[in-house]
Order: sequence, then C-alpha cells, then structure tokens
Amino acid sequence: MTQKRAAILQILRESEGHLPADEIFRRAKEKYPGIVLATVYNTLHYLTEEGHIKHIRTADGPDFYDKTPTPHEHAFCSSCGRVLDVDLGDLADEFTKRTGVTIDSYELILHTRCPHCQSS
Amino acid sequence: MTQKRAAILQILRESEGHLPADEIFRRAKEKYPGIVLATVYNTLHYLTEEGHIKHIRTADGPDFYDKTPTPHEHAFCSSCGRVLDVDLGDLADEFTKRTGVTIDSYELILHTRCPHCQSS
DNA sequence: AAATATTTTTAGAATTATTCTAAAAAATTT
DNA sequence: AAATTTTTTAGAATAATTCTAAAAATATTT
Repeated sequence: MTQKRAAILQILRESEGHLPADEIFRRAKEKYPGIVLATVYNTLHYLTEEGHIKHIRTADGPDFYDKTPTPHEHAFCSSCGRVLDVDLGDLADEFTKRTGVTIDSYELILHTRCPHCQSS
Repeated sequence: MTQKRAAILQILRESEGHLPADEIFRRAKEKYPGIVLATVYNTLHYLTEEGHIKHIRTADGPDFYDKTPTPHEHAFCSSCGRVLDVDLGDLADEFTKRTGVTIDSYELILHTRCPHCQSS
C-alpha cells in the first residue's frame, strides 16, 4: 500500500465514518496539495476491492465511502443529512422466501429523521 | 393531459413494464419524430407526480419508469437485465422495530438470477 | 547500482444521465 | 380574438465518475 493510499484510508478511519469522494479529496489535499481527484477515486476503488472500506450508493447525491467494511445498512436523515449505521443482518434468504424469487443480494437505502433532529 | 403526455403514458402501459428514459424517447419518436428528450423527462416527472407511473432508481445505470405505480419492489437479473416485480409489502415498521431507528421510508434494489436465466 | 518492468499518479478529456434556461409554440381562459 | 398559462423545444449546463495516455514513482531483476 502506497503512502497516498494509506493516507486516504486514514482520512476515512479518522472521519465520522461516511464521506463522499470530493470531501475525501479536500481532506487529502491538506496532506498532499498536488493530489488529483482521479487518484482519490482510483484509491477508493482499490480500498474497496481489498475490503478495507465499503462503497455505498445514495438515493440521489454522490456515493459515500464507509470506513466500516462489514455488512450493515445506512439510514439517511432527511433533515440534516447524517448517516446512521444500522444492523439488519442479511435479509436475502428472507426476501427469497417471502417473494419466491431467488434474491442473491440487495441494496437497501433507509430514510429516517435522526434522533438529533427528532428532538429539535 | 396533452396528446404527447398521453402517448408517453401509453408507451409505458403497452411496454413490458419498465423502461429507461432513452428507450421511451426512442419509442416516442416513432409517433412524434420531432419530440425532444427534455419533453420526455418533463412528462415522466409529470406522470410520476400525478401517480400514473413510478420512478425507479437502479444500482448503477439510468433510472427506469414503471407502468405500475402501486408499491412493489424490483429484482434485477444479473445475467439478462430483466426486471421482475416482486411484492414484499411495506417493511418500514419492521425495520424500525429491528433497528430501533425510525425508518420513514426506504429504497430496496434486489439482485436475482431470473427463472429464465437459471434454467439455461 | 543500473536497467527493466510494474504500478501508481497525473492531467485533462470524455461520458452519461439528467436538469436547467429562455424562447417558441400550443392550449386554455377570459 | 386577446390575454394568460402551460407545454415543448433547443441547446447549454451540471455533477459525478470514468477513461486514456503520459509521466512519475516504486519494485524487481540483472
């Protein structure tokens, strides 16, 4: 793993947990002012491939990269945009049983009003 | 509802069920050769707004428009690309209970190998 | 260590799907 | 028919990401 790749992984690990590519780029430039967006994307693909991080798609906006690579779902707060990690286990078998169609995998995007926003 | 809008709705209704905007555009041009892509998008928004059709996002590719506006999920076949309609009911309450986070709504994309592809 | 090969990074263009803007055309209301 | 509103057109703009080819950095072999 090269210095730059390690630095990008560290940025994610030291983050709140979920960042879009452009924010990672912004933070990476603090350490490597000459770094280019393509390198960030390349690195994020590499880190995903290696299982260090997780690539998550959102309903509309840009994708996020998640420092936690183990299986879990994401609940996006509709008022503040926060992303909550939630655990639902693997539902593929359950979906297969309930629908009669063999579900190999799935992508689930949850919408919530986060506790923080609910109490305000 | 204008002629063009009705025609686009009819295209969807006479279709297999799920079409991306560019395919709807292609078919619309058979009847209205001068029609423009912006009109198709505008119309699809309008029809969605009015509840005549449903707008569905996919994992990577372009969005699809669905002739069936009532709630149901979609299973995308990983080999042939077919889209199957499947019914799982509304899982929001169940997700809320299981996670402890209030889930207001969700988007679920299912991946399958469709019966057609499994048997070949 | 020098030479060679491989991998990573850069620079910037290309792509894809969609939205936006302003003018023109069509439809509706007065 | 005139005025108003809505729809459609034409084409530019946008946003996120990918692609391509060259340059730079790193690793491997001699």
